[in-house]
Amino acid sequence: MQSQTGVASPRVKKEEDEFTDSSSLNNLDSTLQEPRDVSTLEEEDERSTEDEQSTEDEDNQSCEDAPNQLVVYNPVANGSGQIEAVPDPTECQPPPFPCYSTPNPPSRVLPSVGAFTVQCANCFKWRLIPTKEKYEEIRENILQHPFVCEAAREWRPDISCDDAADISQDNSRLWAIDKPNIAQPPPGWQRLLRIRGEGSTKFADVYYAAPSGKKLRSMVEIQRYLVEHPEYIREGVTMAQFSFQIPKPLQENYVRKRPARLAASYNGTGLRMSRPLEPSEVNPLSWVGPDDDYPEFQIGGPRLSTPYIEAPVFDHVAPPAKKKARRSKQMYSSNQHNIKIEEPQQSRNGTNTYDLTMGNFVEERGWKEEAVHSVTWECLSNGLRDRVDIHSSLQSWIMS
DNA sequence: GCCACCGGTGGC
DNA sequence: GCCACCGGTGGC
Repeated sequence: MQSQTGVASPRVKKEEDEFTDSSSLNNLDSTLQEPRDVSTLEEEDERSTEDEQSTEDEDNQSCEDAPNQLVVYNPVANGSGQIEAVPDPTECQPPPFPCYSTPNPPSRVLPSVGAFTVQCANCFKWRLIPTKEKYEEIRENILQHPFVCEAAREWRPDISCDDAADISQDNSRLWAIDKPNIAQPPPGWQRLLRIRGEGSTKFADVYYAAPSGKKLRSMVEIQRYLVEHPEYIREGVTMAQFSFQIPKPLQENYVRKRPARLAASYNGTGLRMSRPLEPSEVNPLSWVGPDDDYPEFQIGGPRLSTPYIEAPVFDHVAPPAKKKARRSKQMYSSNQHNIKIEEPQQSRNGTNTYDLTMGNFVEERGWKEEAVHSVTWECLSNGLRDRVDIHSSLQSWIMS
C-alpha cells in the first residue's frame, strides 16, 4: 500500500467508528479503465464527526462534473448514521477539516471512519454509501455482485454512471481498503471497527458487540461466548458471520513497522538472505509518487487475501498463496500470466514485464492494491492486450 | 474495578 | 510481513 492518503478530520471525539472495509478484487474484464470498486463512508453512530464533502471523482474529473446531489453523512446533524443529501454541491473543495497532509502528524485523537464508499464496477467512480448497514450489505457479496452505480438508486433515484464520482481520494483524507465479502453481523450484533492512532502497531481493531453489549475481540472469544449462550446458536448465529479482518490503510507508514526479527533475516548459512528490496528495485510501481502526483494511485486496490472465514473468493483471486510460496518476485504457481505493467501516465520508466499472477503481484511488497489500480495490465501470454482490471474495492476514509 | 486502547508475539 | 490473539495498563 503505497498510496497514502492523508486525512484529516477535525474530529474531536474518539470514536468508535466502524469502518468496514473492503477490498477489491481483480477481475478479468477488459475494460479501458481501471475498475475499482466501492468505498463507503460511514461513521459510527453515537459519535459525531464533521460533515464531509465529496470531491471530484478519482478519474480526475473536474469539479464541474459535480453531481447534482451528493450523499453526505453528517454525523453532527444526525448521529443516527443517516446520510444527508446535499443538493448540488457546487464546489469540489477539500473537506472542511484540517488537512492531514503531513506524513505522520502526531495525534492523540483517535481517527474514525468518516465515510464508506464503493466503486462502481462499470465506471469506476466511487459512490458514498449512506449507512454502515448498507455498506456491510454490499460488502458481503461484493465479489459475487459487484457494485454498480445503478444500485445506488436505492437511495439516490437518479444516480447513474454519468454522474461524477461522489468522492475521490486525496490528501485530505486517510483512506483504507476494506476486505471483500465480510459477512454482515448477525441481527442484533454490531461489528465495530476502531481505527488506531497513527504510528500504532496495527491499523485497527475489530470488535463485535453482542446484543447484550458484551464486546468480543477474537474468534476464540466469539466461540466461547456462543457456547456460553447457546440461545444465539439456536437463533442461527454461526461463526461464519464473524470476521476480524481489518482494512488496510493506504497511507504509507500509517502503521509502525515492527522491527524485523533477527532470525527471519538469515538463512541456514548464516548469511543474510536478502536485504529488503527498495521498491524501486523491485517494481516500477514503486515509483508511484505521492497522492498529489498520482491521484489515481491512491485507490486501494484489491487485496487478494483470503477472508478469514468468509465466503468464497473468486477463482482467479488465487489464494494469496501464502507468502511462503513466493519464490521470488516473479514466479508463482497457478493462474500465472505474463503481465506487462505500464504506468498509465507520468511513467518514469516505461513498461516492464513481469511474470506474476494477479494475486501474487498484489501481494508483492511495496505496492499492492493501489498499484494494481494504477496500472494497465496486459496479458501477453495470449498475445492479446487484455486489460486485467480490478473491479471491486471497498474503502473508507478515516477521520482523525 | 472496568475497559478502551495499545503493544507484543507466535505462527504462518 | 501479515494476522490472530491476548496481556497490560492508563484513564475513568
